[in-house]
Amino acid sequence: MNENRRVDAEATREALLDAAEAVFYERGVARASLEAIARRAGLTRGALYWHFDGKADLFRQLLERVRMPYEELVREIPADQRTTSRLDEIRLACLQALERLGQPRYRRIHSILLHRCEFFDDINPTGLMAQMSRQGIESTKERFEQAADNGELRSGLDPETANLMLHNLLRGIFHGWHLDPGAFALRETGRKLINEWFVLVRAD
Amino acid sequence: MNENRRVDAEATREALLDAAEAVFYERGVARASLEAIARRAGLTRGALYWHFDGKADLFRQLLERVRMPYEELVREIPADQRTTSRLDEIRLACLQALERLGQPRYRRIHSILLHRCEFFDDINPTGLMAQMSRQGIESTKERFEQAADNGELRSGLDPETANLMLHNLLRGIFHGWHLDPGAFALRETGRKLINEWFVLVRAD
DNA sequence: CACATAACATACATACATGTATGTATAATG
DNA sequence: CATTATACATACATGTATGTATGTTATGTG
Repeated sequence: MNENRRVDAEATREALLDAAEAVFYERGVARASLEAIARRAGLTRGALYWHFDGKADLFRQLLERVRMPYEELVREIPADQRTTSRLDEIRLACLQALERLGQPRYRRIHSILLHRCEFFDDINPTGLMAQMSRQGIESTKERFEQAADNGELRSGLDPETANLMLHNLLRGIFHGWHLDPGAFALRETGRKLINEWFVLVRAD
Repeated sequence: MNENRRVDAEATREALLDAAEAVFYERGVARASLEAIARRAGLTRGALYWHFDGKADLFRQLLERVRMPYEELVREIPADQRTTSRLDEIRLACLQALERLGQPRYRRIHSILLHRCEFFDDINPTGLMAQMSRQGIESTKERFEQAADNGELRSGLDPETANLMLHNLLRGIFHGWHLDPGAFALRETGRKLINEWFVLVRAD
């Protein structure tokens, strides 16, 4: 059967991606040599060049592992926390995002994106993050408008501003945590800040 | 006079720092060669190695150019905006910080710190930023406590949480702007978000 | 005026990382 | 059973950055 060889090859491909994640994280993308990555996976650069076109391609494929569209976050909200409030839906989705970002894989790859890579070749991490950011802001925009229509938002606060403020607060929390993961408890402090913010913007 | 030679040497040192700032910004720290930096300054690597110990030393000395302690920000608040409100002092200091961060030199160097360098040798940009962040949070902590004592803070919101939320919001705004400077007007959008946040936390 | 030193430029030796070319074993195929 | 393609390993050729060693020049000094 040809299938056996295919799954073996796929396994080494995954091993190379795991190794790249580890080495990128430890030494930074620029100082990470393909030799070190291959050896970490118990292979040689020959295997790496067989599966990938080079460091840029490897990096690109690594990022495929961390995507999280808003709808997915909403779907993952625990069933016992279902709500009809738009504002609460957004809030719970944010908490869900924090939950995800705390997981090792998300944490490592985002840490690489934030602090362990510069742009190189045709790869522009900043551009990628900007795109992800815009996408996130866009996906909650109409929810905030609905919340405003429902009268859930504090009077005088327009939904556009609220949406922007939330995303920038989230971004700040996320970056702050990555800056000093030891001193900053993402789950607890993050939850608290998010919840308190929603208290502030919710109409009495 | 020996003085002439000293100021000449100091001028080339500055030129090398300017060149480093430009090349780091354009190509990223890792891909920036000392050769390119020296030539950008109209010199050779010989001059660079005369004034600096290498890339790490060069980078370190570049960062000396951007420091902004809280007291300095308060001192720079326009005289016509003097206030006795603690909360307003913090707010105006934040706006002042935004003003500074928008200036080319601050912008370029922070952009290098955020998106154009990985750690290398004994340099740890993340650690440096974490330190600056902690320092900033610490410097406004007691001001928020004073504001709370004055009854300026919305009831139910403790000063510690407010302080953390503000710094994370600021961080998010700052990062968001650096992520996409074109789509995000630091001065206007930043001012607006900060001002709106202070409206939210201020007691009625 | 000899000369010593500051402030550079030039030259060289070394070290890697990359990309590619070539070798090889194993499994599928006809 | 011969063959062929897959999935790697090995070997090599090249480019490039770095650190240092060695010139070179002008300026100040005794």
